[in-house]
Amino acid sequence: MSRYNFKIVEENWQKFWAKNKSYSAKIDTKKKKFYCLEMFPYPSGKIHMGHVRNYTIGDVLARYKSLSGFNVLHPMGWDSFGMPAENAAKQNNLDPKKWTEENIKVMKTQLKKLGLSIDWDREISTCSPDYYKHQQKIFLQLYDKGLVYRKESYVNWDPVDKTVLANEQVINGKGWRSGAVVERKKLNQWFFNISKFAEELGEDLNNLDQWPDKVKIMQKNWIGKSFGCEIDFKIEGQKEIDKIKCYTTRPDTLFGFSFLALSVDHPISRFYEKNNQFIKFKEECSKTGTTEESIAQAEKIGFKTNLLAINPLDSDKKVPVYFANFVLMDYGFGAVFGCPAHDQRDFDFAKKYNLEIKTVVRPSEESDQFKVKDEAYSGPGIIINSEFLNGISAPEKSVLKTIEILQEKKIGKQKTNFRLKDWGISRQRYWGCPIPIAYDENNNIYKIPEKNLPVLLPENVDLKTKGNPLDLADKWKNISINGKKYTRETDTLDTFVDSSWYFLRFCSSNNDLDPFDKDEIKYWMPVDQYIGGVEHAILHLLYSRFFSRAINLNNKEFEIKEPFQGLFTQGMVCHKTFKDQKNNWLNPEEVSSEDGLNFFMKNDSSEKVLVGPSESMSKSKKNTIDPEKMINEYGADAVRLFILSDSPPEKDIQWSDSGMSAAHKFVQKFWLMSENILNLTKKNNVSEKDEKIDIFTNQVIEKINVALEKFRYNVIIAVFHDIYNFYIKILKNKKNLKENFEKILLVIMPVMPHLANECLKKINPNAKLIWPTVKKELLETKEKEIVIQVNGKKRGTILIDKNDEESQILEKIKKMDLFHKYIDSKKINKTIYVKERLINIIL
RNA sequence: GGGCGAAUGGCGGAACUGGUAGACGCGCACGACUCAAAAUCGUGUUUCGCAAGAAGUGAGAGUUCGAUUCUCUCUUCGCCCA
Repeated sequence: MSRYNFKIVEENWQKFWAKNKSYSAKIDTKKKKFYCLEMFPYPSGKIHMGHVRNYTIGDVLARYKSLSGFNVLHPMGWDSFGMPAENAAKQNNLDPKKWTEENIKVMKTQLKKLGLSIDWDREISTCSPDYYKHQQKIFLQLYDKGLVYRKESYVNWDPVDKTVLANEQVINGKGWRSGAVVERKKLNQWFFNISKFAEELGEDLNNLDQWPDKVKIMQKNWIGKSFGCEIDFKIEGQKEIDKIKCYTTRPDTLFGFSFLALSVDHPISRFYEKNNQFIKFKEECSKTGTTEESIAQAEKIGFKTNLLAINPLDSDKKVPVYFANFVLMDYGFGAVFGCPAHDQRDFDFAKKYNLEIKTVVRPSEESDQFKVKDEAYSGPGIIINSEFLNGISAPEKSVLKTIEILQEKKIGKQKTNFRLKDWGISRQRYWGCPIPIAYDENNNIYKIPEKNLPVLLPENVDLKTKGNPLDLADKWKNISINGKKYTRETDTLDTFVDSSWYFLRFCSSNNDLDPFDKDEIKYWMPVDQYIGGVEHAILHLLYSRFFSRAINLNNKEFEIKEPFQGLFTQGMVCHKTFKDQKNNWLNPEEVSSEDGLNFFMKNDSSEKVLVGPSESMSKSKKNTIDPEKMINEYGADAVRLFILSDSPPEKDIQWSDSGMSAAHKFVQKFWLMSENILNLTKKNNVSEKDEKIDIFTNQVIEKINVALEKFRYNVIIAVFHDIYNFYIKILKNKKNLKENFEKILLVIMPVMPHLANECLKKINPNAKLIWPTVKKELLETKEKEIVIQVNGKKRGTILIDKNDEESQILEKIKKMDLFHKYIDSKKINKTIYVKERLINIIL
């Protein structure tokens, strides 16, 4: 008997699957389909453990569904446009295309080594013209539907690198690469009108019953639907301005109104353009940055105008108007009314500028004399100090009542507002999908005609120059169509656009004419199970949901609104972090330990290593483990087994060397046991059955079924160990041994496909790959052990017949030793019998 | 500041819908094999206690015959948003 050679076995099966196209998916209307999709990877170089976890989870499901008789679509592709390629190309003087294609090649080989059941014929890469030409078509279709538009908008501008920075590239107000102070700059940019669907995107979350609540809540908050009203405030002090419109969710606190705050970009600011102090103030504000977070963290500052705003409910009350750094032009109307007593931000502002703080809501347990002191009160309560609003409960009733009054007086209007802003899709970068638009001499928008698509990215551009390379590619930029001269749009599309429809493309990846084939879409969509990291819970998923709706709009042939029926978000793969005495990060390979507590440098065992907390594996912290190395050392099945075994898939998992090697040992042990059983079954001279094998096998399959449906994959691995511990003890052949063990091999197949297939081939070359059915009658035995409790405390167990009545059980117990010990002559008040579980005797 | 979630042995974790807490694995200890080691196999392993037994699922209360599970208060940690 030889040791299991996973290298040969795994390679053989991978070749076999490739040669036979075992995982190629074709429409078969007689079979139920199952579309299993994991978030596609960015080709950054090599696969990491996060990929291994993600794709193993998906593969287990895909293989399970396939064995269960579903027609499974399980594709893979590459999210291959984006900044890392451009940055890497800049640094190493490479072509982003070449760099990306090399990475894809490497990563594809690595993924194949994991033994994934993927239909590689459907592979796509978003940076390929075969993909993005269709995206350009979709862009133009959406343009025709009025879902794409161009407007001026602010960006983070790096004046040294002459480039636009993403929010995460701005660190403390400075460019991440140049270190220059980032400016706010207005640029013409393209937008998708996602806010058109805000209501629907929020509402339809309620139907996604196979999504985690966590993700739905996050999306709901992001969409941020709020109920309130717009109010016109009359203004005194300047003839040209007679009123300012505000949006508020708390009109009921109007009697606490003590200032009006405007965004520095508010239209009214034009009257202050020449005011030096205002210019200075505006500059000060621009340092705050454009993210909501930075604005919230910055100190609240204001610029007092000569204007006064009149309280619409009490015209005697006139309050100052400020420009303030915490008001955004994008939300509401760029103007908010300040009620310091009941909003902490307004409270801070009022304290700073010594403005009135008038309490108009009291907590219900306080008296009408209640006064806000050190902080704003924003909880529920009763309205006070507000004339005709007094006594109404806040906020629900009081808000409605106030809106009613304002509407009657025609100074306000009920309005639903959304936090969700339109999706800016312009990126001033080279490595992205070109926007199929050009401009004529008068800067009018001109759609590139379909026959001229795709707009290909120019090759051999100089990435080293500052600014957008496409802007400098004159030959590419200046074109002539039908004798007329145009200038191309030089922005490229946000890579989130690429990933907003790739799951549709997978349904017919090789269709050259159209982005997707309607029959294929009809059969395969929606994605039955989507699996990926929770970090995409908001943007990617929301954009994809928007895209389906956008394509669906006025399109009878496309019926999909929700692209992902089921969603599963897996946790991260973590590892301890190490640093040397000089505070440099160390790779686990540079470190060794004998006791698991104290770590030393491998090349210098006298130098102690600083051990940090376990964190998500990342290149920057060097706490990564190379999956390919692990596969080479332990085999793909062992890696798959380990990555599932130690934690529930939705939680973070700690990488552990001992866990990894234990998984490998298990694969080896299982192989040896399978060889043993094979030898046993070759002995034909048996006639008797062992019912225990039937019962056990059925029980574990049932356990695995239940766990599979709930993604409790770590429990499945525990059951695998139970299986081993049971079958290893079988020393004699029985009539029913072979059939049962074949079933076992089928249920371990989704997790360890190479091992299971190899063992099955040996034990029964003609075995059909069909998920075993559970014989329910074997799950339950006639006799059952139940617990005996006295006053709720466990005192023993008893074997009963399932049909025994409560009184019969009690009679049996009365004959037992424990009865004399704990009960004896004491009076039994009552007994509680939970069928087939326990009996509780109350004294 | 807001929202969501989590807390179970030395460690990762299990426990269906309120019904035997600690499955399974790691680690550790002891033993077998070995000249020895590795590997492998066997036994044990929540805590206290010689034992009988008692305590025990972050802390405190509550509901219940019975709570890891439900309710309330608090602590700590994580994630997301601000």
